[in-house]
Amino acid sequence: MTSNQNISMAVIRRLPKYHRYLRELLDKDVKRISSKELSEIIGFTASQIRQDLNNFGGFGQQGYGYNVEDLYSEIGKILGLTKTYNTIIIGAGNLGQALANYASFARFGFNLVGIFDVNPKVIGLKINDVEVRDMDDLKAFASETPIDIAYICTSRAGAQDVADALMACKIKAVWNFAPVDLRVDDDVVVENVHLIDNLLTLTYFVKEQ
Amino acid sequence: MTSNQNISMAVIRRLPKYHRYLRELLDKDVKRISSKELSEIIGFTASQIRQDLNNFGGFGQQGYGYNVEDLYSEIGKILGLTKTYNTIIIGAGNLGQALANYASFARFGFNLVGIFDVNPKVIGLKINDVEVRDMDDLKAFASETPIDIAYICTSRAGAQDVADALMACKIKAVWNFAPVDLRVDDDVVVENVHLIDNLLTLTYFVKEQ
DNA sequence: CTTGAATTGTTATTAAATTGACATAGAGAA
DNA sequence: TTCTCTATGTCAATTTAATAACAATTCAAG
Repeated sequence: MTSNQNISMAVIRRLPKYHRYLRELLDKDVKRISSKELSEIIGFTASQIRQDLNNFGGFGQQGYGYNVEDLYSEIGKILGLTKTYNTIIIGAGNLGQALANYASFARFGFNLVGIFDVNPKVIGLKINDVEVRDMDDLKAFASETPIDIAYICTSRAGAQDVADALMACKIKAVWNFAPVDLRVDDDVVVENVHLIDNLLTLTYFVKEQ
Repeated sequence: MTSNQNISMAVIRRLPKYHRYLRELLDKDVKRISSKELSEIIGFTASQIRQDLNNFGGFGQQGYGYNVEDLYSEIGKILGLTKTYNTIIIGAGNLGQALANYASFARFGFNLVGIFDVNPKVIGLKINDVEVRDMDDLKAFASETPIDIAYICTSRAGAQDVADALMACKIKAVWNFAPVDLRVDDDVVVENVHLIDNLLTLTYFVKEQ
């Protein structure tokens, strides 16, 4: 039940994994689970699981364990999954189009409300029922439609300008796929998916073997 | 120059970022850089930079700093970028196709040699000059063509079966985009890109604001 | 050639994260 | 109801990671 502050990043990044595994347990109709059992399937120590969860309040019951449904729901709340999010995609290239078509996001409450690009060749196209608009129209669009999260799917070169444009529209959350670290205001949250960085981590280990 | 073992994951995950920033410096024709200067642009402390680099040997020179070109090259070696990699994509859906078309990988030496799927509708298609083959043909294909890395771009449901098939083909490195933690042999390296997990981390912070 | 400033490599210190330990609440059986 | 056993919540210990400190080395100026 604790509100927020000073939860470590390490803990936060484990939450979606808890959420995912609890979802699987729910699907299998598992009603209760102990930290020890969860430990065995998720791969964290039982101690870590209990400590992680206790950052947010006592969700378990001594002598019993955790109620799967309740815990799933609580972690969902912590992750902000009790509301839906309006999202837009900037950059209708391969990746932007793939994300636009990716159905899983909708299941979690992410509604794609707009796609923007600067390339006249793609402006006007419909992708997953959403029309690709001119990047110049973003400001007007944003003034009419609340936007919670923007996915940046442009090249490295264009990404910072896009970030600046998003800030001008008061968009406070960015999911960045461009291989660059964006400079943003303090009140803007950025989550990076640096694919190349990730791939190079893989080759590091390939080389080691 | 040290060979390998017990470098911490935290250090390894920073290496691609060093590589990326050094590349930018190279492009700007910067010849030398001190840990302090690098610290200012990359956002790690100078102390951390020096300690990170020293895990792999002394690349700098006291009183001078680091030679950008040399350091870039050394980190490239550490990351295994001195060779090229044959890659395949499993799953020619939106994401698989986007990755197939993504040019940046080629620049780093990743050569796409095959795409596989089980869906007859996509088998036979050509994506970025590579034909989509039947998943059943993987074994035969792998016996003819050495494959270094496989990108799993299937649904969650299919991913583990794919991983098993890859292991049967002696493929030792997997870049997994399916939202599941794969069970693999000890000699197989897996790097996950769990997009949903990443997105939920973002909503956590959106909620906090 | 000498000196002073700069900057590394490396050790020491501090901070953070993980793991372990255990008292205690509650479940479940008799 | 009472007793036993389980499993949490939490504090302590340990391990790991990050930062700071500094001696040693090199550059570059005079």
